Amino acid sequence: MPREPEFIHDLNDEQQRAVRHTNGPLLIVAGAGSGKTRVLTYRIAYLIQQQKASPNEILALTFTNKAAKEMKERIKQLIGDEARRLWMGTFHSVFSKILRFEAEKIGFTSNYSIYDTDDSKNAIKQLLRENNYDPKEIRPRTIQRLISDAKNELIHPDHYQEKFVHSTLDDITAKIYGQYVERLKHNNAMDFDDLLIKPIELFQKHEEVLEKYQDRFKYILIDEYQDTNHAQYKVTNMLASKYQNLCVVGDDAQSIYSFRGADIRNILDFKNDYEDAVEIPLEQNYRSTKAILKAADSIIKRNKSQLDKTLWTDNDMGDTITMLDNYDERDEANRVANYIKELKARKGYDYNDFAVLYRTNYQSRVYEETFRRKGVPYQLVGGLSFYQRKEIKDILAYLTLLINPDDDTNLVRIINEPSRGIGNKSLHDLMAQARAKNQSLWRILENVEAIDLYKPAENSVKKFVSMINELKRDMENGKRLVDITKKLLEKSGYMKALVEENSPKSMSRRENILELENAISYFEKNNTNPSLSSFLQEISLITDTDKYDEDKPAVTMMTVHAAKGLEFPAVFVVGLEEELFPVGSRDNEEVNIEEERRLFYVAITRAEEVLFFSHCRSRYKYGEEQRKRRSRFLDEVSPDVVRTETGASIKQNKKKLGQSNQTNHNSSGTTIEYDWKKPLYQKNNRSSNNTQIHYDNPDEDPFQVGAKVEHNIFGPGKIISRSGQGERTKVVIYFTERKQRKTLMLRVAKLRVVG
DNA sequence: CCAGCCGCAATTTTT
DNA sequence: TTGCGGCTGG
Repeated sequence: MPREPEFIHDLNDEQQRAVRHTNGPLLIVAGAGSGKTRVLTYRIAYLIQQQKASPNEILALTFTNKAAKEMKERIKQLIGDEARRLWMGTFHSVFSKILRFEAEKIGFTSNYSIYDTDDSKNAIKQLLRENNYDPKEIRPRTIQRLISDAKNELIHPDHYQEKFVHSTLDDITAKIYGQYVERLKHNNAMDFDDLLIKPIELFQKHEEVLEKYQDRFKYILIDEYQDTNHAQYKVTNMLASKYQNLCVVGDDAQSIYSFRGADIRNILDFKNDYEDAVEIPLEQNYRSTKAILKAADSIIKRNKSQLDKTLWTDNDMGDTITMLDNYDERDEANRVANYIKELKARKGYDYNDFAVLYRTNYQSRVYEETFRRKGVPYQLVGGLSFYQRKEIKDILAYLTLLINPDDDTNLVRIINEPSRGIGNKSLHDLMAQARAKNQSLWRILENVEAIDLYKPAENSVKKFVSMINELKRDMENGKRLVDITKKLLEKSGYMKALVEENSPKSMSRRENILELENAISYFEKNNTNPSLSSFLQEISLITDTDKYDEDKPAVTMMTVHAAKGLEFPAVFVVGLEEELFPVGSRDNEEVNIEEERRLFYVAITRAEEVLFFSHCRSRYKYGEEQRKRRSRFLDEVSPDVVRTETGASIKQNKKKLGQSNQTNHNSSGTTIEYDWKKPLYQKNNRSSNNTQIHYDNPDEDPFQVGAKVEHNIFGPGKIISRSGQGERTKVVIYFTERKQRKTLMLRVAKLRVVG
């Protein structure tokens, strides 16, 4: 056996133990910031260096492409270029590759389509209609959720009904589930869940295939094991059952994906599932200050079921956490922006040292506006991803059609996009034919003469078919993908329609399409064998989170979910209000408060040095102002490491909370100037019919620089400066009694001129 | 067939 | 507030 590599001494004792344990199942319980990625990469490098396995005999599964890419990069640094041969990627991408090799064995072709959540929702909606259910009453999303849950639990459609108590919804789901599975097979398509459960089906039906992969993967490693669902558990369990060299890394305290079927029991029960399993805890945190860690610990210990472990750190105590008490979300965004600028100046941080973390994507909007206005560079991660945009999905649907013509869902998507005279009625007729003959829609189109169709539509269909066929020929002749795409954009009239529309929206769509073309060229340049099929499969599994660039000089804005696995010197956790973080219950479903708490724990532990909590007293929802109570989590967190902006203990604030009036709020916000926002005053304005707005002639406007004014709440003051036009006019006032500057919107502040 | 208008529901979190 | 789906008139 080769001598141990030098690099092992980079690790602490626990970490070394985890790396050296090469035989049999291993559970690494890795607390936040304890260097688990390091352990995983070193372990892989060690296995190779010790000749336990060659790179292509190691399977490492992660939850994001980015994590996989990063790990590969780091292993490369340890062992060199060989690292390329590792089987490393997300569950979905690794198994989609395996399925591409083995698809025929389970009745698909290697060119199968991958349906994202939208595609599969559309398919379900279509099926609901076919079964005479109104998608407005029976929400496709609900059915989709139930089907997805069933799939991840490995419940076959035939057994769905047995499993559940009878209710209308369950009956409908049972019916649709079966049809949905058939429809996808018919379309030669798999959804995200299928990418996990089809391999199981494959392995069960074909023992020899299972053995092949069991022998191939001598070592299996799984990152973020706490977030695996039953299907993922099962498939890796099958693969590992021969050699039992399964190493899982996870932290039950960071399990935040139960809505996706993640089962925390997978990690809690690991030692029962694998009798010889060795458990190694990693408890030293290298990331955060003591204050941050204390806050995190005070939160997580409120949860009942956790594996026993105590995080500790050698790092400094650090600053206390600051809690921002804001009026509304614009106020909040303003202050966050101001603090970012201030910290940047005072502590020498760069923009990319900051992250703004929130519970839901829609919260990003105000931040985008505010940061843009204030000139704070940012990068937004998540939300609607590039590949989910309509124009991108359309083009990809065209491309998909070239290799998987039987995919009705993608065909329907673009058959009349841009409109070419094949309207609803005609499409309906065509689909009825397809169903009657049990053929794909494409086959019907190819033989459109055979059916009785509205003539103009029939001609359009013929043109459409010949266009697709021509592109197909191009592809078979080995024409470059970019060129095929360009031709497609032209021949289909897609570009023309966008050019003619000539709106800001269509402009941005054209830009996106251009970006897609770039992505395609890039793919062609960087792959030895760039097929359309592999391109489509690869990109359908790319997420926006993967695009996060830590070196971009910009503040990162993302959901807490997306931030998992990342770290930042300074973090703002915003929107800490009841019904937001923790989220509000939806319909009849109960909120899993322990999971919300773990989510908050994840948020806190992203921070290295500086941490802010922030909540608003009111917030806009659906264009309406809502009063908000601050999050219970703020009352759970250890009070001795959190301070308000003025340095007061946050417990004091709790008393004030009940009074919910403006004055208290203002008195706490002394250090930072910010735009005072309208909502509360707007109401007053309306009712009191205040006339201080709209002065067309500046001479009539008494609120000029230098004027002495009085404010209902802040008392007497003097206007120092003035900015903005008309309704948006703002004034900076120095309030003499309070010795404080404020920026106010003239339109909404109730000001009187004095003297 | 299709563009344009109106009314109403929607916001968890992601591969 | 936005965005989708349904209805209507050309």
